[in-house]
Amino acid sequence: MPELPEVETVRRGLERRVVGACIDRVEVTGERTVRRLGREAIIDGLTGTHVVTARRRGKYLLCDLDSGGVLMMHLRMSGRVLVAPLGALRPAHTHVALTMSRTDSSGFEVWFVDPRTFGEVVVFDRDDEARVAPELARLGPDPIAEGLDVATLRGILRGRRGNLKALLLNQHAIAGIGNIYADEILHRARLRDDRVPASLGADAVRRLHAAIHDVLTAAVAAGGSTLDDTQYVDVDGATGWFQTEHRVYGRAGERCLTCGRGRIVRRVVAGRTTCACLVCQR
DNA sequence: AACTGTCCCTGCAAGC
DNA sequence: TGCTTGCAGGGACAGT
Repeated sequence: MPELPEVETVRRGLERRVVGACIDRVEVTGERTVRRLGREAIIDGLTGTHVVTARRRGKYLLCDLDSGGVLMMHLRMSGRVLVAPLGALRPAHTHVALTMSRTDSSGFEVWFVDPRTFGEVVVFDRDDEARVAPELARLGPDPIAEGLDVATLRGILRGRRGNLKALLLNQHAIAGIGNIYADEILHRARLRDDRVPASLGADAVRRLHAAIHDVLTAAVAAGGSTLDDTQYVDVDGATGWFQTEHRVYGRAGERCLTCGRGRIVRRVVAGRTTCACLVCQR
């Protein structure tokens, strides 16, 4: 599932392939993907504009346009952004297709493909962000795009009485972590998912801080995780390989790779499938 | 304010 | 073999 590392990999692909190009034509075939504003707003907001930047906030992709507009995309569970040659056969569930061009080369297409249709494509004027996309202002700090220091993390943990995993998944607390990386981070930090955040001591906070940074950085370097049941690929269709580095996610029943003693247990925490080694993680 | 449970949706795998 | 069922999960929202 696209989390921070996967979305960052897509962002880098957009930066490489799409920034500087002009959107000549916009086709919207999936109404649900544009449910927030409707088809006309997407077509009107994008057609004839140049893409100036490719940014990311948590799991949100944001492209500034030379019109003063912003293209916002969220992949949610099954969304993909693909760059393809002009006229290439579009995959099933291609809901938005952009025909783009550069002055110095031939055109190409950008597709938003999303079988489960949880994903979204939104376009708004920069001045309208608070009205059209209020969720952006509610996001917590992004550990990679903005950095997250130990003091800030300590502040986020302070007074929190739920469980630690739910806090890591809470985009209002920290932006970008999803189910896979939450489990990997907690394992690296040697902390149980059901710890009460406010109860973590100084050493545990430092371990958690390092684990957030280390896991996300390594996953970004690996181009994200492509799972058996996911279709996550970057804009060029390449898979990630961080799944080969997973130490707990998807390893239920296996012996722990870290301590060699425990077995990875699988249970539901914060309403999500959770994998952990209860020998390493305390 | 903080936290939990529900819902949206499709593809795939397991079970009968 | 072919059906049904369950599961996967991000985030908004409603309900505590």
